[in-house]
Amino acid sequence: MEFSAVDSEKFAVQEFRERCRNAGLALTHQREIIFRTVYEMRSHPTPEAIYERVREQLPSISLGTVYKNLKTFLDTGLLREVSPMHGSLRVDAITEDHHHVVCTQCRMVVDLGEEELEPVRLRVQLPDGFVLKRCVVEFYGLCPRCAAKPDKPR
Amino acid sequence: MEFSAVDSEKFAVQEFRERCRNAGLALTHQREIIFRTVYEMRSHPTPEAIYERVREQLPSISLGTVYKNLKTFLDTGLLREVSPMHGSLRVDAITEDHHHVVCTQCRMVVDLGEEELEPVRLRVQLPDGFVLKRCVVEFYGLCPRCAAKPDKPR
DNA sequence: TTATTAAACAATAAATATTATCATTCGTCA
DNA sequence: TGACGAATGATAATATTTATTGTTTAATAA
Repeated sequence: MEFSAVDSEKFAVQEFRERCRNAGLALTHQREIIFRTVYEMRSHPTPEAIYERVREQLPSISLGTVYKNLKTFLDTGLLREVSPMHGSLRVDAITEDHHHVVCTQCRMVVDLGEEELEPVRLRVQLPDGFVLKRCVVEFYGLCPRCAAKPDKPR
Repeated sequence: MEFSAVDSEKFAVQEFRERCRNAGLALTHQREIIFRTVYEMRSHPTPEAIYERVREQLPSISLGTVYKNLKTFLDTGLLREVSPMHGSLRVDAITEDHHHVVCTQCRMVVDLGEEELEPVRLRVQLPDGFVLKRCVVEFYGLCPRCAAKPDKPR
């Protein structure tokens, strides 16, 4: 059996309400619209793109509110960051393929050589016409230092 | 046989000069210092951090120059981006583990379910005390659309 | 309900990150 | 060496994100 898009959305919104309650978050109209918008977009939108869409339904909403709520949703696990590494450009002088161990708290990155991992194997084809350049495995978590102090975990 | 750090650096700088020539880039003092600095830092520094370090040797250098050269180095493959996804926050309503196919040109992201990949297997231990939260595989390349038009490839 | 209180809101300013502009200087190559 | 295009430094402009503040709203309990 399959859920239709509508069912799945209803489920997600239900889930959303419950999770807000569990996290002690007030259930505001804005929050619900923001969450539903992201959920419906299905792409991996930026705050700006979300803001544009949400504004169609809530013309008076502020960009700051979108940012603050996205952050709240990330903190409570209602949403995820596509790339916990964003923030600022980071460059790498090692141009050989390798992987990363990333602390999501302090953003420290440790390298992992290509040979320290079993080769990544796909069970399916990549999208037709996609030209693959490289493949990177990122291990996200907390480094020893950040794991120790109970700051604000993400 | 092993290369010492000094040998390896000399090699890298030699390589750097040659690659500049091949790419038609003028070999300036600033470029050499910037590259060597990144190479020596070994971490995965931000432009700001690189700027601070470079300034110790070239007090008059401008932050813009650092940015522009980093970009040039990335374009010519002398350096790599740690996370080609940076730029702006991107959120994801799918909170189940999954992977990404990313176009480095237009930054489009396609999801790849956890089950569409053989499980990732480490051959070594993660750094002692590291608390792993999740593991994401990113396939970087060009989407069909971007592969077609010979814009500016990265 | 309705009053109370803490949280969330909109507006705005500030901070951070990045790119663009332009006059001057510097490498490159004849 | 000298001409020319490219690179630099200074600075302005833009983009992204966070902080601040006064006002409004949701949650809780009487």
